[in-house]
Amino acid sequence: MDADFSEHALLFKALGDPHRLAILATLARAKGEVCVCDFTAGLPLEQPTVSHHLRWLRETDLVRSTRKGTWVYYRLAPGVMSRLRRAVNALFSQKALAA
Amino acid sequence: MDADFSEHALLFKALGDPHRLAILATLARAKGEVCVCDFTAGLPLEQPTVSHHLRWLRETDLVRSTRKGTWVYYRLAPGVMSRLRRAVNALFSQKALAA
DNA sequence: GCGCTGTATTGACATACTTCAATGTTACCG
DNA sequence: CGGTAACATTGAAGTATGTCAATACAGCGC
Repeated sequence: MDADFSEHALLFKALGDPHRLAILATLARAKGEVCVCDFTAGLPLEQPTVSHHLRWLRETDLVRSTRKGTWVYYRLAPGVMSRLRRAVNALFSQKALAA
Repeated sequence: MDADFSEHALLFKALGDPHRLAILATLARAKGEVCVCDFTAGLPLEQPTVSHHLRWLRETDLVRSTRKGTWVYYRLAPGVMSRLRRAVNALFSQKALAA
């Protein structure tokens, strides 16, 4: 049962904060790019905290960012949805016992 | 964007540990009940730590337990899989902006 | 009842996470 | 350049999490 779930755990951990979920949901709904300023405006958090969460999401490759002049725009990383689905499926369909 | 994702976040947080994922995967694979002793045997953790993780999963209603004499058996809670799928879908298909 | 086995809970400790204020960095505009 | 605006990073504080040793609890067998 010692199959290595560290990768999946990191992914789920990234989803384990309501504000990060709100960011992801906003990006999904926007179907495009969203400015950081929109997040800082829409969340009850200071700008550095928002930046911190965005970094989490970037480092899990759940989002990508692009600088356009002074502004930075975020969007969902490609394949995020299927990546999540696969993670969930892995839980319930694969071998769970040690090698 | 202030839709409340606290519930979903708690769910994902419960999945945010590799050992808890291993427990869930084992339960899924077992298609039935698994004794706590199997977890303590299969995981590189002391018994109290295993018990701690099982409590997490119980309190998120991801698993259910039954006592049979001295032993306690765990199984997946009904509908766990669809519950997870719904949580993922909620992220990508619902409104994310404030009420 | 006594002792033993299997689980759960408590207490303690180290690490990680969330958050903010302060400070850096990057890019635009006179 | 100098100043300002948008983000990022750093530092610090409080809380949560993961882990184990010690202890408590529950049910069995004698």
